[in-house]
Amino acid sequence: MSQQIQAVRGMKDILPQETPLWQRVEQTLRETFGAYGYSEIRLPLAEKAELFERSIGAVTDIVEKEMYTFEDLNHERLSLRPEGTAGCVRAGIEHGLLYNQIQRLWYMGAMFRHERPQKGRYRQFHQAGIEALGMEGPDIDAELIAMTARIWKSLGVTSLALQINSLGTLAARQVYRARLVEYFSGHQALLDEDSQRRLSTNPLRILDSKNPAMRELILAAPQLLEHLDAESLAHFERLKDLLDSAGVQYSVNPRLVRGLDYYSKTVFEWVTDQLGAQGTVCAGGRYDGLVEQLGGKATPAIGFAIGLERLLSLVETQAGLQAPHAYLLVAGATAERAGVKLAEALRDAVAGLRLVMNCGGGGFKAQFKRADKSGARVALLLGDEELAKNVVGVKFLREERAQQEVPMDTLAALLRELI
RNA sequence: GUGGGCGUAGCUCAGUUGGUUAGAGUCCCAGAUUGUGAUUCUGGUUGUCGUGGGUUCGAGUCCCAUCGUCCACCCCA
Repeated sequence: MSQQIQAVRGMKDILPQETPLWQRVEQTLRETFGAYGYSEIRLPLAEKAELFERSIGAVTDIVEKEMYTFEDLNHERLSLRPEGTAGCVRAGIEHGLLYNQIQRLWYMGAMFRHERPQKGRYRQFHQAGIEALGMEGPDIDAELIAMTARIWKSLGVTSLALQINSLGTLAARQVYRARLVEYFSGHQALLDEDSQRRLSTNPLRILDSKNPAMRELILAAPQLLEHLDAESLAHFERLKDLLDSAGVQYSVNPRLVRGLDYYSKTVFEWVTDQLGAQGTVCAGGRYDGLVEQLGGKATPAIGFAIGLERLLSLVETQAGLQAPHAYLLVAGATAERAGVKLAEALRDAVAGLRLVMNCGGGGFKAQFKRADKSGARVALLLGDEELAKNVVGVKFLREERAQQEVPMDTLAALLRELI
């Protein structure tokens, strides 16, 4: 045996046992997105690296240390997408989708970040997200959040709690950011190592620190909500009002900030305590400045992304493998020849039939074992004897009844009743 | 990137202070029984003990390195 090749670290295979659950969740997402008037957009897995540098922010961890960036044969710097929003906005601008228009878009697929793998965190992971472009009012913010709440409900997920906050406009946030840096710089001795570093990279994230030793210092820090501009404040108040009206429970978390630079005004997260350290299942917010920043006409926008692996682990596993309706057993070379023909004829005749033909040989006994293991409802027996009489033996597995010598031309009718 | 736990049959795991040809269950295969399947019984296949070094008369067991994995930090969905 030669040396075996393993999957890339942090990139998992999704095995046949797991795919039914994925399909169920994906189906629910597609249906819900559609029910709110969103259309699917499919985007490339790779983009020019510059797209992410300009949107996510060149000094963020994602861009600095986590992107799969490489040069292709034309010496272009490309990156595997670490998230979906940048590509979506790029496509919208490129195809004129955003010019004086409203767009409701959704996407679903693999994202890539070179992080150390952990529970709920992989190097190739999957997100489903939506982007609502061209709408500036808080009504769309509320609708979006109501949509996420509906998704959890449809999937029977109850352990998620909603947190909301407002980051204000870019200008207001910059003022606040300066105040925050001033405050923390004045207490530099009390800052832990991580926060010292964040002071220059992303001071807002200090508010999010998990270190208990930092708690007092953070509580006494200037509050973001007190520095909001009047417009953002009114937007936020209205959003809360609309959420109340829509019956969506939430809590305001003034320390909720985002790691990506492009967010403004509304931000929200759905979090759970059941996933260890990676508790954020869905996060999003408004990014009114991004379209212009990427070279389009100024367009208000809001979106969110759901981490599918994280969501999946909260959905009760119940979707099993789809068992075949029938399993065709053949014994003998002649019967095998007739069996192939019969199987194809049955698939033509019975729409939606899941029919497995025995392959791999063995006598009827071995074939019965396989049929039973497959979970099939009935076994169809075709041996030389049956062939001579132009009939098929039908056995209902795990049931008392059996039907001997069914004529081949009436078999389709019998199978139709099983579907 | 930092820290800790763990790598023994396809899967779940035993393996005593280092001591002969490395084990169980499950799965798979064959046979017997059974109303050709499931149940029950009998038998059988499967491992470079993650990899590479080292210590030793002798290493699954001890040491070093490396890779993988899990969890936490960090980051984020």
